Amino acid sequence: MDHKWLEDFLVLARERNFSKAAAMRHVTQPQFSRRIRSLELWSGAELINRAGVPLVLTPAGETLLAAARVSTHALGEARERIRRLQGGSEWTTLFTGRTLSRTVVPVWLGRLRQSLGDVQLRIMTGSIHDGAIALEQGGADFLLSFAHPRLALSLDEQQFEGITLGHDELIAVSAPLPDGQPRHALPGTPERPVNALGFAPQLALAQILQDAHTRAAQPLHLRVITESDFAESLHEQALQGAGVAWLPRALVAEDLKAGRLVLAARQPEQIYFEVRLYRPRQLRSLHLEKIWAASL
Amino acid sequence: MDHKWLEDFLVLARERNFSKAAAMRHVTQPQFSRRIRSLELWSGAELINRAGVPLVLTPAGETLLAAARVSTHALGEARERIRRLQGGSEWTTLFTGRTLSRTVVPVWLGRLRQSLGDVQLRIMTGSIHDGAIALEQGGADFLLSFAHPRLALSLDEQQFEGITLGHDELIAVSAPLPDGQPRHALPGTPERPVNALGFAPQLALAQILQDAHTRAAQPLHLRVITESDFAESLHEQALQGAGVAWLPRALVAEDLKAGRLVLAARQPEQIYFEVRLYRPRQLRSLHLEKIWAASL
DNA sequence: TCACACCATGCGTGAAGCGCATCGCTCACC
DNA sequence: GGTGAGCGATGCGCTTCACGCATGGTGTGA
Repeated sequence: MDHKWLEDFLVLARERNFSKAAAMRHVTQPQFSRRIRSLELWSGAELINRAGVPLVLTPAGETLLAAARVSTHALGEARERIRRLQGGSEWTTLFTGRTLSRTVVPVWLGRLRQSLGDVQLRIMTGSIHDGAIALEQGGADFLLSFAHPRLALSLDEQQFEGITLGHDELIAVSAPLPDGQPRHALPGTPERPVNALGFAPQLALAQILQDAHTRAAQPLHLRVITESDFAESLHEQALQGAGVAWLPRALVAEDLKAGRLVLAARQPEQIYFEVRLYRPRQLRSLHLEKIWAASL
Repeated sequence: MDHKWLEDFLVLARERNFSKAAAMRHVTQPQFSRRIRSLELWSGAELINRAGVPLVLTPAGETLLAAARVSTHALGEARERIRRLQGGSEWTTLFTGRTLSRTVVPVWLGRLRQSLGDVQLRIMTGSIHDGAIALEQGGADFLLSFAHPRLALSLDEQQFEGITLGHDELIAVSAPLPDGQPRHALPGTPERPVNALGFAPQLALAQILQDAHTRAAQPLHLRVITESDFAESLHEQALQGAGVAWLPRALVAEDLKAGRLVLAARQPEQIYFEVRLYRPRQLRSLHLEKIWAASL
């Protein structure tokens, strides 16, 4: 019996809707449905009467609901206390993506250390969904992620708050030819598409970029020759002249200045995005409050 | 987080010995070790100080121990109550093996129905380890299994009791030749080994048989041509003359009488085993008491 | 010093969880 | 009454990870 199932069940009991609950738990509806099914199998009874709308808990479901609350609360409490036991050294955990960990995090951390002195930070990287789960379950104190209308970061507004730490834009860059013109120039033609270096679709940047492309004024003709789940590797390949890559300006500012990279389009698009820091609204510790205040 | 981990941790906290606790939880020591490790990773702290002997819980471990007790108790209680909710119809769950479900169970059930009238029985089949877990966790009311010194059925004597329902023996049988002699006659020779139909090693019968072979007076020369985890399929193949099979007498008594099978050895070995019924000592319901009393 | 008890780790295998695509059912609205 | 939209269940292929086995490393007692 996975404890996840109980948390799923708690959400479902509140929402009384599989699809909504599934979204809140960051899984697909089919998988959520199967988890509830597993829980029913484990408990040996049908927990939910799916006939009516909205659906309703069976007596067995009510019984388990009470126990699930007790169990989840006890474990959450214990974990919190253990965190505090361990946290005597005031370690702070930040969940973020790999690109941000290279660009925004050092800047943010520099500001923090300037105002707060020594801050012990543990950085965890992973997908935006992993980050949401870590934040929800107390596995991380802060979540730093890209923010964009296209990105559905399904954090409960009631429980979590976010501030914008900064913003940037994705710009299409390419290595230059000897004459300074881009070696790979946008927009390309159907006959001669431009070699492109793309983000793996699970990345937040990929979704932002995808959105921009569908809204683009002029159509682009691309041939994606590399796809990577790590922006740095695309950066490296762009430097070597492999193709055009859309990268955060902060990541390539130096290279643009030095002429190692140039803009790949005459009229560059604005692919604006923000970087936001999230935290639970519930007060956790004075130390975390200080960090938050210093970030504002 | 798997709830199993918490139960593991409870046992470990009591036993203060990984190997012993692992045996009690019916897993290997390495896997048990990894489960505790997973729990430590989840809780974010070292739970156990492995340095000393016997090992000792860390403060974090003590914290989690209390929560694990609460959580496990709440869920166990809820499951029990759900069982009773469902159990209004007085369903009884029996865990057993597939072979026993074909041989002993019908007889036992016949006796029960003679003395108690209608008994609603849900039969679950699986390995002996699965059965032990089901019995321990309340997933089954009774466990019916083979009993033999070689079989380590690690049920806690304090919590569970067993009675012998019957006994039987494994006998080596073969389809006959037209003259009535066994088509596959034991013991065979090194040059001409006897075709044998064997049990898959995870089966209880395989272990009993293995034990008997190592103690055998005369060495056997076998060539295992089929291995199955289902005795019935070996039975079927024996009937078709594929080889010699060691099967419970109850399963082949009819065939022996009708001459469809004959004994494969001149001096058949006695491979005796018992069939035992186990239950939790704790009183569960009057209905289950009646069934137990009627089985004695 | 050796041997044993005990927990950790590497490895190959098989089961289970996962997302995607799709189906079947119910209910509301035209 | 037909039609479409919302909602939960199911089939499928893939990947991950939990498992047992074999072995390694360390501390304790003879």
